[in-house]
Amino acid sequence: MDRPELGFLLSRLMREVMAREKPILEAAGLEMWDYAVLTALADSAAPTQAQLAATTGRDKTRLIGNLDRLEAEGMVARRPDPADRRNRIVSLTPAGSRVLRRCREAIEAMETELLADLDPADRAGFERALTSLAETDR
Amino acid sequence: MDRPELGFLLSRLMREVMAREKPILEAAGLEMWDYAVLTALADSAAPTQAQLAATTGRDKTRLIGNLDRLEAEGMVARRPDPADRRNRIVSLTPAGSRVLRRCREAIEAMETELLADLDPADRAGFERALTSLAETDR
DNA sequence: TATTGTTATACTCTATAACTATA
DNA sequence: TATAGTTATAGAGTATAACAATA
Repeated sequence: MDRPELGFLLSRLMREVMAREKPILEAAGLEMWDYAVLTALADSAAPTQAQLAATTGRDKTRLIGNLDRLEAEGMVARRPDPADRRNRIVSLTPAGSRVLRRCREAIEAMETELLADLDPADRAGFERALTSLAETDR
Repeated sequence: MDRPELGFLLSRLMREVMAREKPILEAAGLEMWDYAVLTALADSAAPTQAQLAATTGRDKTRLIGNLDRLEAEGMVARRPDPADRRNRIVSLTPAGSRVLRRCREAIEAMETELLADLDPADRAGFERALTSLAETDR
């Protein structure tokens, strides 16, 4: 194998992807982590804050600031869990869903453009390999 | 296309790669950025600190702490540029080269294992696509 | 006593602006 | 004056521990 190291290549690509996402999220008034939280909320139904922290990989104490802001802007709602009032159930509001959908579309378009110049077979292999490598449980 | 977003996949994989590199670098007494600096020094000959900062993507003011430590441990040397004494030329010492080589071998082995389960065609496409996408000038 | 969410504190990392020595 | 390297300062991000409410 004769290529730069994975860490080097990944960090460069990560920087590029983040640079392209930044204006999209800024236009929606979101920070990077806000977006990760909204995405997780769309995928899993009615998680507690602890579950949300686990799925996003964010520390539970740092998650709080994001939720405070998102709640203040009406994108998420927190309500106590009737079954265990220590928990707070987080959910997307309709406004949050709209913002999330707009960002997703813009980001998908950005990704399509980013990958456009690749050889189609390489691109397919890249996506399959990346998906496999990013599996949580290893 | 039906997969999670690039940013999500890349950050997960990045976290996994860093977790696997950490013990290797710790055993060599290196921080992540130290290793990036040593790698850059092996590739490009006798850069000034400003050039080194540019190639590694690290801010010149933050680079200084790494160089101070690496120099104190005898892995790099700084000498004034005779042609322009404002510059300081950074170079690998033999000890630095040895540490770097050991880390490189261990990291290459780690990467081989990380990618071992992939379909060979996907793996080749992944490496080609990633190399292409990580090009600096875009 | 243990757990969820929260707050407080200290620590690290980063960004920015000065400062020095050379040019 | 402009630049390379350095230092200093303030801000953001992070980790850790304590705290209140509930189980």
